[in-house]
Formats: sequence, structure tokens, C-alpha cells
Amino acid sequence: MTPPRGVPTSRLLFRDIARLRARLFDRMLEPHGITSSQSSVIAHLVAEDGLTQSELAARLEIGAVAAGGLVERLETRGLVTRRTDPKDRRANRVHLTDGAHSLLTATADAIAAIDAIAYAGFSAEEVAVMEARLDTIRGNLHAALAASSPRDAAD
Amino acid sequence: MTPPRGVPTSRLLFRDIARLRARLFDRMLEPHGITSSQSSVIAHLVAEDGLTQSELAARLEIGAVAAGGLVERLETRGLVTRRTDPKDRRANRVHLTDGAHSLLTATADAIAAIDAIAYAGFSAEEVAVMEARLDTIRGNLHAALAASSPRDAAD
DNA sequence: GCCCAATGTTACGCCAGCGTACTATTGTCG
DNA sequence: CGACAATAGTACGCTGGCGTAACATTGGGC
Repeated sequence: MTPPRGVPTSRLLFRDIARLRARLFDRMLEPHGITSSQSSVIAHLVAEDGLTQSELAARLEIGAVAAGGLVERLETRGLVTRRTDPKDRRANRVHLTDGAHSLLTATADAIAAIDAIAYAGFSAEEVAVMEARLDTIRGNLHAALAASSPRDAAD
Repeated sequence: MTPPRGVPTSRLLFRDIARLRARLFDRMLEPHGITSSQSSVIAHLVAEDGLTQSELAARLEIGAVAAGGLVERLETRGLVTRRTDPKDRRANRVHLTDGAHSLLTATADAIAAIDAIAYAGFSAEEVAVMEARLDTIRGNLHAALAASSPRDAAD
């Protein structure tokens, strides 16, 4: 009955895990001057360099404004450059710099370390099952949100 | 190999679920002018009225500054009052107002609705198992963070 | 070819975390 | 009893989400 007692509610569980993971990541990569969210941007650019900010926003599932802010901070740190697409002068194409590439192993290591911490005591299969279920949950929530909002009909 | 491809990494899974849950909650309770985080404060005050901001921060596992901000916004909305403790004039004791009490059913409904959406297709037992595992993960991460930081030796 | 809707980006303001530094008060210890 | 450490809050600045509104550019329909 009592909401905040003993076993935390699901909401706090997810909130806390996301927060703790981000804090650990940020602490590990603090010497490199990069944050958790920023590393996600870089990861997507590694997969496909020269994405526009809108494309980044879509892949990260965040708003165009949030994506713009991330890219701007990355640019300030010299990890990314923004060049106007000559074919569509509205668009900013974002490219990784060498500095960003040199961070890749550090970020990969941090992610692996955090997963190892989080999943300590679980078998690989248990983790796989759990991730699959989490992905289902994510899909359930995503669908509900999309259904209740005018945007995002497709997908 | 490709980091952002197909199955999202655990990090994004948790981040997305936490974000989606909060967005759904905020949207549902928008007419009541309350947010997800603010409702957590109220929940803790329902369990124990007159907590100080520091006590609230400890229970919510957020910083004192963040807690102060939440309380201040709740006070602005008239859902909470702050009274200086006469025995310790450093402390602000936070009390719920009638307005806050009248939101309790709405927030409980929203949380139940979100859980129902998130866990659609899962049995109650599967949910229980998963929450237990999530709690373990949360503990793992919490321990790692506490160990790596000078603060928070105790528990 | 022109107007108008759609698209990419930015500006502004809000909420919510983080961290550090500072003030006021309390309490302890010599 | 008086100095000093610990504690409660606040101020300030940063990151990172949200949303809406404005602006430039593009492209489709007529």
C-alpha cells in the first residue's frame, strides 16, 4: 500500500537505474570531457558519419532541440564539426573529428564496465531475456505515447 | 559490432523506459499541474508528513539542491508549505496541503495505468521476477557508485 | 513560375538532475 | 565557554530533456 516503502515502484526502479548508469558513465569519462548523452551522438556518427541534426534526433529519439544542444556542446569541445549541406542549406551535416575517434575505446570500455557492474550475478542468458523484455516494455510505452500524441503516426 | 543497430544497448533501454514513463505520467497529470518527480515528493510526504528537505532528498536519493527545487515548485503551486522547525531553525519542515491530498487518486491511477501499459503481455509473476531483478541491478549500480565516491560510506 | 506547406534549425522558457561554494545554525569538544 | 566541525538550505552554473514559436530553405501543386 504505502507507495514508498520497501520494494520501490517500477517507476523509481527505471528512473534510478537510468540515473545511476549515467552517473557512473559520466564519472568514468569525466577525464575525457564527455558525457553519456554525448557519447550516444558519437556512436551514431560512427555508424554513419555526416548525419543531419534531425536524423540524429530521430535515431536518438529525442527532440530536434535537444539534439542541437548536444551537437553544439560537442562542437565546442572540438569532437564534431557542423557543415551546411550544399544541396539543402537548411541542414547541418555533423562529422566526427579525430578527437572523437580517439575516445571510442574509452567509451566502449566504460559501457562494458557498467554492464558488468549492473549485471553482476546474472547469467548471460538471464541478461538476454531481460533485455528482450525491456525492449518489449520500451515498445509498449512508445506505442502508447505515440497513440496519445498527434505526432509520429509512422513507424 | 555497430553500437546503435537493432537491439538497443542496455543503457538506452533504461534511459528510454525511464523517459517514456515520465513523459506519459506528465502528460496524464498535466491538467493537474504536477510532474512525475513532484508526485514522488508528495508520495513520501503522504507516508510521513513534515519531513525536512534533507530527509526528502535522502529518501528520493537526489541531491539537496534538487530536492529544494522540487519543494519550491510545489510550494509555488500551493501543494506544500514550508515551515521552519522551531527546534532547529536551519531545517524546513515540508507539509502537504489539502490540494495535494486531492491529487492522490489521480496520481495513483496514472501510475497504475502506466504500469499496465508497460507490462502489457506479461504475467504478474513475470513482472514480479523482473522487478526483483531490477532492484538487484539498482543495488549493484548503487554500490559501485558509492564505492567509487568519497561520500556515502554508510547506508 | 508562385504560393504555400513541409522541413531543418535555432531561440526561449520550463523541469530536473549534477556539483561546488557560501550562509546560518547547531552541537561537540577541548 | 568558546572555537570548530557538521548539518540544512540556498545561489550559481552546467547538462539534458520537454514544448512552442520563429526563421530560412526547399519542394510540390496549381
